[in-house]
Amino acid sequence: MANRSNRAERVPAPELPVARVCVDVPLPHLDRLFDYLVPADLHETAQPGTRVKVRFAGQLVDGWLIERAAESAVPKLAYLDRLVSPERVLTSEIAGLARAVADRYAGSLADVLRLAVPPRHARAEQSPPPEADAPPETDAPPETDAPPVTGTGWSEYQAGEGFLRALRDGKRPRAVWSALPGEDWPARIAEAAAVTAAAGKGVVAVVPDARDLDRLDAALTKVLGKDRHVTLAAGLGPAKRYRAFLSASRGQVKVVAGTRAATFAPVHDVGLLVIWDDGDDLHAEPRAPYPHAREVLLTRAQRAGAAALVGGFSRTAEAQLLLETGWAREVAADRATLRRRMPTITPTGDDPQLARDPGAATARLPSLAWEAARAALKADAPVLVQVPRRGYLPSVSCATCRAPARCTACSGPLALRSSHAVPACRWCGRVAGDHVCPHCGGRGLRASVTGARRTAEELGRAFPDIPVRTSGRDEVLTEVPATAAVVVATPGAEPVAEGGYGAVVLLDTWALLTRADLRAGEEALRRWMTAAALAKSGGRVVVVADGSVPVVQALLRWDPGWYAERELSERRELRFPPAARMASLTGAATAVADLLDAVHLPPDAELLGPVPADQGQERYLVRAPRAKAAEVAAALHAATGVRSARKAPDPVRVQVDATDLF
DNA sequence: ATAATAACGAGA
DNA sequence: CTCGTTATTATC
Repeated sequence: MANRSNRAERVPAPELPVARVCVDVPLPHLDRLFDYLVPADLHETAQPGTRVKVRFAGQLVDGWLIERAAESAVPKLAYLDRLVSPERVLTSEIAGLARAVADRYAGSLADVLRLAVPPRHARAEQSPPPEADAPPETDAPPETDAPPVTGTGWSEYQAGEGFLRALRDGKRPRAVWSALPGEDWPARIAEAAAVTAAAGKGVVAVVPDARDLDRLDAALTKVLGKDRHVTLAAGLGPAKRYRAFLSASRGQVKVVAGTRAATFAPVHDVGLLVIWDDGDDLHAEPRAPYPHAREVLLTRAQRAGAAALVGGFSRTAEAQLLLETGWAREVAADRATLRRRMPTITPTGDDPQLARDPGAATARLPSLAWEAARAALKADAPVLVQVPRRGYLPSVSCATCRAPARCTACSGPLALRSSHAVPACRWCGRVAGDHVCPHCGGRGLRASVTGARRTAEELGRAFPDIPVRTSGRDEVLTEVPATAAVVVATPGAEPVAEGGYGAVVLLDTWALLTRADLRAGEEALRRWMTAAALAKSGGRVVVVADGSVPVVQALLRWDPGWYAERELSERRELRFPPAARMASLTGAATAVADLLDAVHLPPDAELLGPVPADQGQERYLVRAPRAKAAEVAAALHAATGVRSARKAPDPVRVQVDATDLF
């Protein structure tokens, strides 16, 4: 009752009585701010960045108070129902970033905010973490020795020290970093973070998974001590995660390391944004609107005027584009340094007969690989064997030169839907009757077959006294000791070996190379380099593949830049991402047709499709030049809004930069 | 979900 | 032409 009478007596706040609120509803046509009155008793606490509850269309919904305003164009405003908490979880920087990310991905602000801010945990808000007693950020930074800018691991790289110097001087260098084989990359990131923090600026560093995060956390602890950074990942659990988030939003720590969602960490006065291994598909958010951590990070760096570091052993076409447009500079070692640090990498000719015939029970390991493994084990060093996971789509390549077969109409990849079907384009659906290879003129096609992992077991049997350990989907090893052992791992699950592996063997390479995926080559190289980088200096790497294939060449020469350059120029020619922007529209055939009916695409946007998708659905692709990317995203978002306002029953999934395009 | 509003149709 | 009822649509 008291509550109710209070309500009747509510008066607007004396200043800036209007709260502009993002309501947490998923409908795209409601993706704008709504005005509410701030009652006088919430004047002090209902600040921008807080969570609120508002009555919206008759029901109570959560919302984000984005800004306070003096007046509103709407004549009759409702009051905020209540303030969930005075905690300001959104900084204005992150609110703006979230809006920009939503726009880029044809999504809604509310969807992005749900990704950017972890769920509230009231206990975590009330019981401040121990470091809450630490001096507020207005105080001078603690008296520590300035972190070194010269004589670090960065000295091995051309422009490496320059990068650190620029960070120290509070500038905003932007770099694409090609890490040397064997590089202790967490240490390098920690050094860059320390220099930035010493200059009084914030740092956010994102890595693909929890294992990498543990390594980075350890490196940061070594350089910064225990209390000057936090880790932020969904795997921490709700309380710890929210607590870590709060210590960033409250300005208690300036350095945050985390997995993809940490890209949005509300670190104050951010000066450096780092992403490690941006080609790893874990950086792609699986929830709408499916933003990629690298794109979020680059957007943030651009908007906040922060430095950016995009690092990895290998290099994505997207990173190459940053270099070629002049947005970022290359940080890489010269050839002499590289030669000194590289393991010996040798190809063995691939024997397709071996992989193709499942009846070949005695799959022999190529003798080179066998010898390299034996030598390493004899020296009591572990051996890493990388085998790809099964289950890739059967794609089609030229029987003669093995170049991926492409559609003559739209350059999309050809693939088989069932084993005896005629190959068809995965983009436009056109059936490829008589294919002629543009590279060698060959007319034959072959379906690639995923190789058996039996080879790895064979390897184990070949060394009966040596323990064989596996690391993969079910059980992932983090580290193995520096003793003789055969470690069989799938890509991404390779444990680090203390002191490095004596030998690394890369098996069944064709399974990776002939995947029905735009990024097959780039991804294969990334996985090989990531594994090969774990070899000890002077160690051996054997890749079971034909050394004349460009991707294999890039590995042998350890030249990710050369391959990325090639890859990007090819994608330019074929108008593939990132040279062009692509969006996929997936849903029931009638729903997709309905959306296409409502959308106003710019004239130079192309529509490809339809092709059948999972569960009887249909898919179109929209392709547009990069200059028109924003326009296309806006048009798609508007069209989904028209549909949701009409209460159209079947949803259409709109995915800008879908990673599984093909 | 629900409240305001437009649209509609029957009876005066 | 008005009143009461039902679709429509916007949602502060």
